[in-house]
Amino acid sequence: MTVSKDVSGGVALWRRIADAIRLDIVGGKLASGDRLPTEAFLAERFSANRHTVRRALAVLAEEGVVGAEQGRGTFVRSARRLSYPIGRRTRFREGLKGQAASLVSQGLSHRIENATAAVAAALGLKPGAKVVRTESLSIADGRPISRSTTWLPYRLFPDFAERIARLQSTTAVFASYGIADYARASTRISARHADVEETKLLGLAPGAILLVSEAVDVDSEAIPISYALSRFPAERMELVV
Amino acid sequence: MTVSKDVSGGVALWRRIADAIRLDIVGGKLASGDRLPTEAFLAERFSANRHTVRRALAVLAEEGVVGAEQGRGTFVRSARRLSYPIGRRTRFREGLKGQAASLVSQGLSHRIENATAAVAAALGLKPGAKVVRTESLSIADGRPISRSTTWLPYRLFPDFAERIARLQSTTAVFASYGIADYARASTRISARHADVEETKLLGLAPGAILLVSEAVDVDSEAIPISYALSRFPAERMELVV
DNA sequence: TCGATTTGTCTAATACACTAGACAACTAAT
DNA sequence: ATTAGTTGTCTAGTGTATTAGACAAATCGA
Repeated sequence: MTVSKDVSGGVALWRRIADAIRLDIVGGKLASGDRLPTEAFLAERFSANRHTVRRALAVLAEEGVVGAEQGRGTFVRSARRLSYPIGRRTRFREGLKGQAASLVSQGLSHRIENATAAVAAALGLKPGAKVVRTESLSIADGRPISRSTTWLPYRLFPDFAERIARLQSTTAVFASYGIADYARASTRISARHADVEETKLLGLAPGAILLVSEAVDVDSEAIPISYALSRFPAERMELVV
Repeated sequence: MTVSKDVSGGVALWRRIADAIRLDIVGGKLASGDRLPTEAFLAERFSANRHTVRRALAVLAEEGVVGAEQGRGTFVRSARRLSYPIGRRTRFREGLKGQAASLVSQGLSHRIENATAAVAAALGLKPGAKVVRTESLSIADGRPISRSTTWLPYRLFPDFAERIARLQSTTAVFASYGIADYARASTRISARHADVEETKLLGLAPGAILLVSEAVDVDSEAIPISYALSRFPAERMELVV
């Protein structure tokens, strides 16, 4: 049973159009305040019906990316992507400094569990070793920009949960444990669609694309101290190496 | 059953299911030869009808990722993602060595054009300066893994097109110009859906996700020598920093 | 061989995606 | 005030996505 000549690939046309227009905006081809081409023109450009284009624009309007004004046109309202610099010395809050007025990190949950094979391998522990797992959400200027799961060796950071709640910054918590400096050992980057939970927490349209980074940080003696699995909405963030 | 809000986000359920299963496979949760859960189980897990799950599996079968066998089950056929290491010294062919038996680069087209603002900025040229632009496709073990557009200063590499056709490797061409070493100055990583042309060239299901990297390489004196815009199918490649 | 399990095929009903055309409401320039 | 151009709304028809149920065909172990 072949999947005949399905040109849509399971992604609705209105969504592909919305993605394409959003890409022009967050990628900088269209600046804030610019007028978009008319609905008729866009319909032509995407070989679609005007109604289909209108649906795409309605989605973008809901996101706050564009706004339509009857009789005048549709205009770009916001907003470029944030750039998160990744290197040997990667610091989340520091890296985004200056790009957003406010940056809030929310702890969602903390618990102690036994390391799975993957987590153990990343942290250089034996499978089953006790680890602290924290789930968190970061919000820049009111827009969620990352959803992270972090694992740390329980032996080194038994009360990580309490400290991160108090200090907010991971760097500050490490410092409170006497780790003055730490470095990024490896970052693995992939991309996929958001699942239902991520969609809700990050305030995305279902089916949005996430950049996924798996990062291992090590202390000054190259001992792994954290393994983080972070998901960034591709429409709001880009990673710069 | 009234559908209160659009929960699909314009991405069909069968596609989201296919993406989720593929993710388990290319991400390593399911190894080659493993049996997948039964269709009935997957239908339960994704809160979908068995027919919908079957459509997802049909797509994956067409991609060669799984194969169904009547009466027995559905089995994983291939293959983990390739990892492309990115760092100060980034070499495409070298980075993938050992991960694929064959790695072929196809030149699609070459031409000389005037630099756009973005290209000029990346290469440190004046807008409108002459640049060589090459379009290429890389194929590992018969599967396309990247679609790249590269711009180089015409002044430095007037006959880049001929040399890359002969030497295949970018590193080798640079060497032929007397550039013994070069380094990665910056890499910008984002993600988006593939467009129609990319879908065809890369042999993807329409609506597939691409990892997009914008990279600038510089010579030993920090002079930009190339600006490359590469698109990698997220289901076949991951980037490791 | 039998029975349980699993994939393959068929029919049918409902909701959504997309197209098509027409006209209203609003804006800006002439 | 008129007109051309733009977004907003309405009706309607066709194809796809998804659900539902039933049964056939193949596999495997008891």
